[in-house]
Amino acid sequence: MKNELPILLSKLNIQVNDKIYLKDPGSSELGQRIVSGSIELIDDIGFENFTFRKLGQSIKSPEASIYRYFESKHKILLYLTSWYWSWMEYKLAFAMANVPSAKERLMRSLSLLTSWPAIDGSISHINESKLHSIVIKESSKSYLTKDVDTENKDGVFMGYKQLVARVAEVIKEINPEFKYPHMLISTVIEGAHHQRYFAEHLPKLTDILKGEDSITEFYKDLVFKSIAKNGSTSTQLSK
Amino acid sequence: MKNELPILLSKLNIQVNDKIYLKDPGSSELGQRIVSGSIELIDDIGFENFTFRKLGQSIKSPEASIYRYFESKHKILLYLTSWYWSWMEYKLAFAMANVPSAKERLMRSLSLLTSWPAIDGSISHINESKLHSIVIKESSKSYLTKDVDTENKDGVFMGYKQLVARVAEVIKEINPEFKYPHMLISTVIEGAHHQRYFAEHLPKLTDILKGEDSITEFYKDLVFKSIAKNGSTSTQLSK
DNA sequence: TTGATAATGATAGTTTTACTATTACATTTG
DNA sequence: CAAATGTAATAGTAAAACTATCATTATCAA
Repeated sequence: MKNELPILLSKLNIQVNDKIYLKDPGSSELGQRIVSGSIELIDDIGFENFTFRKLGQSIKSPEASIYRYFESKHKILLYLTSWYWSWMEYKLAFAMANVPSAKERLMRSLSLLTSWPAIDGSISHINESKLHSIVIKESSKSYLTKDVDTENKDGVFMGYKQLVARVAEVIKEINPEFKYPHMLISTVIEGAHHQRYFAEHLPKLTDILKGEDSITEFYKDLVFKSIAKNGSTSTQLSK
Repeated sequence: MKNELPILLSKLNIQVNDKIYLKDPGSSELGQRIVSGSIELIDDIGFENFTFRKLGQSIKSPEASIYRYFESKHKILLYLTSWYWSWMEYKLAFAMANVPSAKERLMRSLSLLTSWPAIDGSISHINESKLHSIVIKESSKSYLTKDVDTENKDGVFMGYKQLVARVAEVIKEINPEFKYPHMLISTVIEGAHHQRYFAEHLPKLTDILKGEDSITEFYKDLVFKSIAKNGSTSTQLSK
């Protein structure tokens, strides 16, 4: 059955690094309203315009209560993206399970990482589709800050790194000599998000063809061509 | 001679869309101090911590005077990135001039787009190296906002789009059948910036090899392999 | 050289956001 | 039932993001 995965997964709850929150938002009803409310609100008005005051109004709880869960709006963004990466890791594990061919596992990984998420029965209090939009538009703001290094030491970006590592391993399995598996995968993940954004807002920066998922096709082709074992193309042309 | 380019170019001044500023900062001494001062300050403390008050203090002019040139700090970021793209377009034009081979022109373009900028005699009041750092860390924040569409209509992102278009043309020249030249080039530009950031702050997301510019090498290889005319690798494996 | 015009400086004020503190009330749980 | 814990309500501060006003200085044409 097609929706066996979400049913299974709805039982387990995604873990997020506890340095991100003051109090686990998964542990109370208010916490969950804060999370689902911020997904709605950020998706609606954008992260720069998102404030705790507005969130409080939209979930009908005082601003101060939100501060008991999250220290700042930046931490909420971290929480959401971190949750997203962990969730992707679960989906990836399922997509790759029992698939013997490494190429096929890579193919499935790339579908997962570059396509718009299939609307499955929706997990817990999180609107997956809106969360995906948020990740596309706002996730880079979670690490393009002055505090990256400290936050990175706290393990806040573990989920993302693990996801990249997992796919990089598959690449290494296909071609052990390939030198840049992590670079390739992070390029694909970030790239796919950017291209989706460009398609909507800055179409001159991309190429959208009707009737197909150009983005997924493009990145699949890109990955398989660049990890192929045949001799390099023409890199020796210029110094 | 190696530094003929900057000498020539120091005579001409880069044009930036006039919707970005209230008063052309290139037209006065204060304007130039605002621009060079913001490059220093943003590079130093990051865009989120950058304020007009701090800028005023650092250039020793009142906050209110800065508002006569730029409506908001976001507009300053737009100005800086826009200036950067125009400047890249000039450099690109020179790098490609009189080079008959399209492959060689592409190779040179990729060097320019993915490498750290060579320290040339420095143009006018702008610290090119610091500007490049800013573009890496902050440029995506210039378009990942709620106002993209309006600003895009005002032509604020023309420079970036033109740059992408110019390189895309070279790709079309090499392989007219290639379907995604813009997607490929914007992936490379954004990707190279991200990878440089990752190398410094989130090394697990990339692969850095000592003694070589892995990033440039990686993207050159990626581009040439993916535009190569040979049959597609294994895209037909899965739906 | 003068006198009008525009650019800048100095100062001050408003609104909004980000965040903190305090107290009271409600709910769970042992 | 009491203690602990969670939530609401209210009030406040500090800084940021602007706006306004007027004095001063430089610019330049008559």
